[in-house]
Amino acid sequence: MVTLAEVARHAGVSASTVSYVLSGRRPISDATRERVRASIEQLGYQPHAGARALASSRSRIIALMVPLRTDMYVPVMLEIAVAVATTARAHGYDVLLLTGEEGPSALRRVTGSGLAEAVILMDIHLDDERLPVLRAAGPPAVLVGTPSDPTGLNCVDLDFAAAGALCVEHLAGLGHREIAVIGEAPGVYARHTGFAERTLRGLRDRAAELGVRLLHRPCEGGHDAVAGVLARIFDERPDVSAFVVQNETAVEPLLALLRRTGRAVPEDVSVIAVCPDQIATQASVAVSSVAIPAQELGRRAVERLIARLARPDGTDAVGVELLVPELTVRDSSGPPPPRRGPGD
Amino acid sequence: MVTLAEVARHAGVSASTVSYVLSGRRPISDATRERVRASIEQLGYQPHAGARALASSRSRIIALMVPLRTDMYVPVMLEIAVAVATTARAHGYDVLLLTGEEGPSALRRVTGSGLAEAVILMDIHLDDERLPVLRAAGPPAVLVGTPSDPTGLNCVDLDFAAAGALCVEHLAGLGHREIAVIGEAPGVYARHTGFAERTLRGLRDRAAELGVRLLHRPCEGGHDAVAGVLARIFDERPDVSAFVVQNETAVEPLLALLRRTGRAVPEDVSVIAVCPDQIATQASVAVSSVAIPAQELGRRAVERLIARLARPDGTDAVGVELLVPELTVRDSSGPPPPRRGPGD
DNA sequence: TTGAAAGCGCTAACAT
DNA sequence: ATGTTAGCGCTTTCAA
Repeated sequence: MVTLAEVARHAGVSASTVSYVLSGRRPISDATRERVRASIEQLGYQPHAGARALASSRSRIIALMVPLRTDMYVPVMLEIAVAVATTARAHGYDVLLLTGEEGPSALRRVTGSGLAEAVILMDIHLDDERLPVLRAAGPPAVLVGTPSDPTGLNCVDLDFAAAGALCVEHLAGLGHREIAVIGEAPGVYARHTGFAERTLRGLRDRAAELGVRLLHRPCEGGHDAVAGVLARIFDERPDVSAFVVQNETAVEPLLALLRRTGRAVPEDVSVIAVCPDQIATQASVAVSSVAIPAQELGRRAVERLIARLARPDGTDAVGVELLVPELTVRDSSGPPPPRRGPGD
Repeated sequence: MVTLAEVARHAGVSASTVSYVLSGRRPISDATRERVRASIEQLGYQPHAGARALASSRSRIIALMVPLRTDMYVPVMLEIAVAVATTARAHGYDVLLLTGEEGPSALRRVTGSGLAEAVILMDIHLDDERLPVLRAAGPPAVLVGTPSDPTGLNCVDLDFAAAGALCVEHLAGLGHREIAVIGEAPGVYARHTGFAERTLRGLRDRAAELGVRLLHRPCEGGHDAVAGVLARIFDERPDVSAFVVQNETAVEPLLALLRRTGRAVPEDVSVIAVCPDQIATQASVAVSSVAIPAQELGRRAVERLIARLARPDGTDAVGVELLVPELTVRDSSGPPPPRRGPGD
């Protein structure tokens, strides 16, 4: 292995000079810098990560904790992870992959050992068990998601409440008065996953404001589960004329089932989803949807962390950064059919 | 930060004793061990990762390179990544997440700097540009996938050729004589992605052996793309009575389109897929399929790497480990309808 | 603009 | 069974 000392000898300078050429933390004459650069190149020198971390107490590693479960928003999770890795690299950081399995202790381990300088958490629950570790003089952290009490924490999230409101507004504006929500799997709500509950609140609040009736049903993924939920919904509320779907594995099954039961989209029933664009555009009917800005979430999370790490005093500019949701109208939403009156 | 030296002082022993208690590399009396353990506990000591890596030249980190693109087998990729992380932790290793973006140079960087001891690569192309780095006295590595020339490399993969053969056998056994294959996006073949090409070869070889006609069409994901491909297939081969699908985003659209064009599954047309079980079971018709053992692939990859790292002489027990594919028959495959004869 | 040297916290010979 | 000590390769004061 080539060491900094060997480079120094080869270039005829001292070790510290090589180090400063690398870090740029003090002025070096052009001649020296070039000589050092050439030696580094020739010898194929690579600084030893462990030695750096030890001497500088900065590992240049960010830990990313992804959910162990892969039962929801899977493409979104991967896309966020990739965006995090890419953005981190652009800032000279590497990313350590943690799964939810180890829970809070994994956070202690990787930051307490100096392995990671900071952490990014995904799949945030309203009362997330990892938060106490972070508040207790924990490491710099950014949550992708929002717990119920984000005080003192750094969060980046889509404004899911606004997303829910947007959906209701769109449908109410078209004239719908009875809306059904097909949600994530029951387990997602049981865990009080932040985004799911916030979306629901946004939906309900705006529905109440606008005098729209709303029915929410959690739903496991897949065709059969959706069939069951759909039957129950029409049973309880025959006048439902629009669906809001927050469950990527329910979108296409819903469309297929509506078709099969003789309901045209959007003439008879409207459908709108909160899901990745890919799902919305690849469905059998292009679905009006609120997109999940996965890349942007990952990117912003890293950028906030980098900014925080750059602050030498360690002050934390905490706060929740909510991305504004956007609704794209496609082919699945339109005015409701004429109301069945009592005299029909 | 609590250091090993402080623990030693607190326990009234030398630094090396603490180190040996931690590593278990030499016998320690029960009394001493307990005293040291207590001090570690009380002081909340955590060994510094960088210092360890420097002193021992072992970082206890495995790098995992995932594809940057997220255009195929996305759930599988995440599942493999999670399995890798989980298995690695069970062996005391952490996982560094690399994206394909940086390419071969990322491998040099993380291993050359001692950041990672070994690497796991996903999304292997037949003539993968990262392979030269590995062969040139590279770091211990395992590929999840198989290049065209795996000489001197360590690979773990599903036997996709056998998977293809299995599909044809099943359909031929049922009596089908004209089969169409709906494949991955054209870009996947253009990049010569190993699994896609091998599946195709398995399909073709066995089809030739069994006297079955085979038509292969790459296909972008989504409803509209499948519709186009399907129309062309029936146009070119009206007698096609079975489909093999290797594209998770094409499964449900295919089923929907067959239904809409009045073809019952499996009475009129059989469908069989190479895809994750979740996709197969959640479809509108439970699809007969060859599963992708994502967890198993991730787990095996790590275990081979750990075994390799444990070999002190650095010998590499290279070779390709192919997992045997299994076909699960569900509701989408059956005998073909009676042949339309010339006299009908 | 450059050099010398003192650590950073740990591991692993070498002693006893 | 335990202690002593010499590094591991780098960063960063302190000096010039």
